[in-house]
Amino acid sequence: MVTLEKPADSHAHGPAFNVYASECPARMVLDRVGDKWALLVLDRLRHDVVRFNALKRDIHGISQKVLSQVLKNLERDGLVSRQAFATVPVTVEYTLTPLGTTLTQAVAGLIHWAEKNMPAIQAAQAAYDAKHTP
Amino acid sequence: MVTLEKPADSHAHGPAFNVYASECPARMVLDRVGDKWALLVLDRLRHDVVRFNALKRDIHGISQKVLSQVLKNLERDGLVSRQAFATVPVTVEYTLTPLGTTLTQAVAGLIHWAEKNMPAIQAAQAAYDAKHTP
DNA sequence: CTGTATCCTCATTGATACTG
DNA sequence: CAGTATCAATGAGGATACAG
Repeated sequence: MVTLEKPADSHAHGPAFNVYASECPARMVLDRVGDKWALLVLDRLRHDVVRFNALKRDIHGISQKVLSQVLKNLERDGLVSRQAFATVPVTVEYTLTPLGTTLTQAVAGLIHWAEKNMPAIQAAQAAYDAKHTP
Repeated sequence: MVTLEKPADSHAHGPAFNVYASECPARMVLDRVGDKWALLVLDRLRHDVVRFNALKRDIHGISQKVLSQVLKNLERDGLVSRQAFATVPVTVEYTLTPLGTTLTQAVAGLIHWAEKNMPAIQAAQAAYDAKHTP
């Protein structure tokens, strides 16, 4: 199995990366974290139990269709749990599972990186743009 | 500014998330990390100085066009540095900048999460599929 | 309220070809 | 070798309408 932590192994020879293998950790990470909406849903659930329409309202710009898809995927992955109540009309509540909670914690490290280094990146972009658009 | 770390603030009232604002850390993270190819390039450069075609060879499945785009973006962000040598034919070497190195380290935390929790996710998926395809 | 189904559009990508 | 340019195809995502 190819991992991002042990590039020395991966780079030894030949086609080193197999992002298409479902067991590849890189692919796993990308599938969970590379999805903007999923990340926002996960975060919105971090401290609250939230209903479908509340999620739709809070996560500005998400469509009903995409929210529904994202929630279904997250539930399938065991990151979010869904509980329906037979009220009328129906009520559905979404919560983070313990697994989902650990993911949001791991993601926090990246967010921290982003916050810390945003100025550096913006400076780099400005410098690059200045040099490349005379 | 809305952050993923302080959802209490974000959730106080109204449309809480502004993923479209360029200053939003969530958006930043997504822009850098949500790109499969960028992540693989970053990783490939983690311990080596690599030439364009070597990257293309090693990162199986990437096209010349996309690799070129990705490298340009990474260079603009100050994560990767490009050095051309006036040999014939031309030689171009890519390296991680110090900033790029810190990003790969932050990403490692997520990869670690993925490796550790992959079994749990796969189990959850299996359970879900079993329950939803009778 | 909580979704599913349909259509449609726009952006990303791959394939291909060409240049410095 | 290291790209850029062009074009077609694929698919994600939005709008809308409707159902349980």
